[in-house]
Amino acid sequence: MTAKRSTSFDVAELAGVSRTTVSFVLNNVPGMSISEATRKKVLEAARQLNYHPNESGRRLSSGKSKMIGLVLLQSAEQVFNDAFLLQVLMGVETIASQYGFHVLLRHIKNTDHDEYSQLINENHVDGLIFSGPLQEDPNLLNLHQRGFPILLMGQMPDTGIPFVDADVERGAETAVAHLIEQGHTDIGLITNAQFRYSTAQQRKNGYCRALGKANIPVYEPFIQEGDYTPGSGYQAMNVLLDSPARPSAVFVASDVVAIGAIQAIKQRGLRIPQDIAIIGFDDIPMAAYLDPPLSTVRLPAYGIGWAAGEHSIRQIRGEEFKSQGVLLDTELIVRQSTRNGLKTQSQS
Amino acid sequence: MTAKRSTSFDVAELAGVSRTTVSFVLNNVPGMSISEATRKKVLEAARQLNYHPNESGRRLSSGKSKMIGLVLLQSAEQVFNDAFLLQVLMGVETIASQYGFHVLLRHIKNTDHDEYSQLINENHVDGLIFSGPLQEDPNLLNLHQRGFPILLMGQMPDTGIPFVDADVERGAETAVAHLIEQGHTDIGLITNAQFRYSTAQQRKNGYCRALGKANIPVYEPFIQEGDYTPGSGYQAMNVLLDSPARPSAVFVASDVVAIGAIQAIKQRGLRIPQDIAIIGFDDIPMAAYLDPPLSTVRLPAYGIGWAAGEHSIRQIRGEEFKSQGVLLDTELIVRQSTRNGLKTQSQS
DNA sequence: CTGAAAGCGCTTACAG
DNA sequence: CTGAAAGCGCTTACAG
Repeated sequence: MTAKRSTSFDVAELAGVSRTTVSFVLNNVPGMSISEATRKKVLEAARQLNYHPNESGRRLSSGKSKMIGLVLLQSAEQVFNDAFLLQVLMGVETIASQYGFHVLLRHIKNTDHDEYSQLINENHVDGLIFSGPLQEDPNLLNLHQRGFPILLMGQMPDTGIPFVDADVERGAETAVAHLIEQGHTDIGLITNAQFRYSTAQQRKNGYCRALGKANIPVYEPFIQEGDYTPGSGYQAMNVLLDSPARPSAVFVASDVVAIGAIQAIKQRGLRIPQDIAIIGFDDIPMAAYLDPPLSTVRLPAYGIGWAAGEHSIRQIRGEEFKSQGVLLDTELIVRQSTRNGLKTQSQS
Repeated sequence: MTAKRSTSFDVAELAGVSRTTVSFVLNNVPGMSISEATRKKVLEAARQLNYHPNESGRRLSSGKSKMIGLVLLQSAEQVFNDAFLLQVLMGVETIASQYGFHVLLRHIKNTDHDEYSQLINENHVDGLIFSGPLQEDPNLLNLHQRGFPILLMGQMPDTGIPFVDADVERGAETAVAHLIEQGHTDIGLITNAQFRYSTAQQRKNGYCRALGKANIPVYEPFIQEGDYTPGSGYQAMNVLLDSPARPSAVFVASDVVAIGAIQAIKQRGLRIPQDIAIIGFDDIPMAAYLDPPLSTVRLPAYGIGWAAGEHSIRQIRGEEFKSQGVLLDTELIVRQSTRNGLKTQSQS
């Protein structure tokens, strides 16, 4: 790129001071009282030379990379269907850049290979944030135990690894409580994912808790498994519709899965919410435009990213945490798919 | 982190060779014929010490960062509604990591500040990829003219800046041609964005070209502006529905905008596609689950990311391009919203 | 209030 | 086939 870029040496020379002073001035090193005159000279020289400290040099001498690695563990397919991930990313990026950190994005297809340790060992990043389905992963645990700053979006119970998550269980409880308020007692559940994922388990817990508080017994046949896809919602809903005791309302723990469920209901000529009320989970951007507009529970995606970024940086700085994890609140969004008595949109 | 991490010096010592040799072996420097015995010794020592070359040192001495900056220029709101961005990101990340590059993600809210030059000047990245609405941006042009490797996803006409994009104009043409094939001649257009964005202009060009080839004159009142949102589609469609000469089919150049348009149509009790056929653009994941399932044009999001990553790396390596830009093909996806004669889903 | 000097961990001509 | 040495551009004790 054209002329050689200027270094702190050039600045020092032009300003007639030492590189030490240049560094002190430009980094605003506290405690170093530099005379106003010198400071001015340095600043002016830097401006004049269009000086930008070379980050590589800085990194090498400081030992810090000022870089957070954001590792996506979900499959390509999951990523593509994850409307929130982008918001999460933006949340992380925004807070990181405020703290002068950069975000390194990494999608990992194959957990075996332990690619994240690489990022650390090579001093690429100062800390790591993980997003995705968190299974038993010895590498992760190992990193944590070696004292490396890692943070989960989501949770790995009993590992002690710090996390940031939405309070999904409470969100699910709120959703089901809303159905109960509307007068429903026969309430089905279609999960967002297989039960081996804690994220599905949490939603079920919330479902059960809401029923419990209302003294409604849990009826196992009303509980069906989804797997992130509309197709799975379609199937699961058909099972519920075919069962002898049909629920009058269903909590589908993922809006995307709910889309399939809605299709199944419509195909039978049933009306939502009159015949079956549906509440989803996530509040994907499209939820408001489904037919009928879908009641759901909004996840604070951006907030999760933000909080994750902030906590990761705190970890990196060695700050102590009072608690192991952070749970962010969800928000109940009531639309036409559960609001009995309200007119749904006119149909063609 | 526990014990001090080992350096190339440690490896050299343990292997009984010089650091030079260690570097040669570990980097597989071509042309340096190292004896098999020495190579073995070095490799073994490295393994034994769990040696990972410190990237910071490497960067400083080599002057390369092995990092591509991916700069998002769209507003936060746009990002949130952009179902493709994530796929694009994954495309970039995938190809980058194959070439040993890392991806630095950066969301820029304020183009004035020229934050990208910073990324370059500080030697943070070797090259930059830009995504988002590309307006006149002197900073961008300046970077290009200074010879820095930058690449656009999308196009800035007449700047000579290399780009990767979908062949949107042809995609739009295909969509409208499809409507014409279905027997329509009164065909409306609702754009994805304001006309000052080249992306909207391109879609209109395709629309006009398809009409032209079929000898259908362009009727200006049939052309309405959208602005990325369903709300704008709702409004624009209402204008079309209120106009004396109502189109029998509308090309809505964004699925998201089409969602609003569909709502407007349904509210009037009109049927899709019997009364009005609709074709969208983008093929968002939800398009297949709209009611009726939406015909649309699929953008190769992942492919764009991939191609952008690859070209950026080539630029960085100083390879010459035969052509200034790459245009990737779109794909016509026909569903029920345009297929006359096919039954739409049963309605509640 | 400021500077000379060492050091961060690599790579890479240059010698031999 | 391999090594001694310089250099990348910073930061940061240590002196004064």
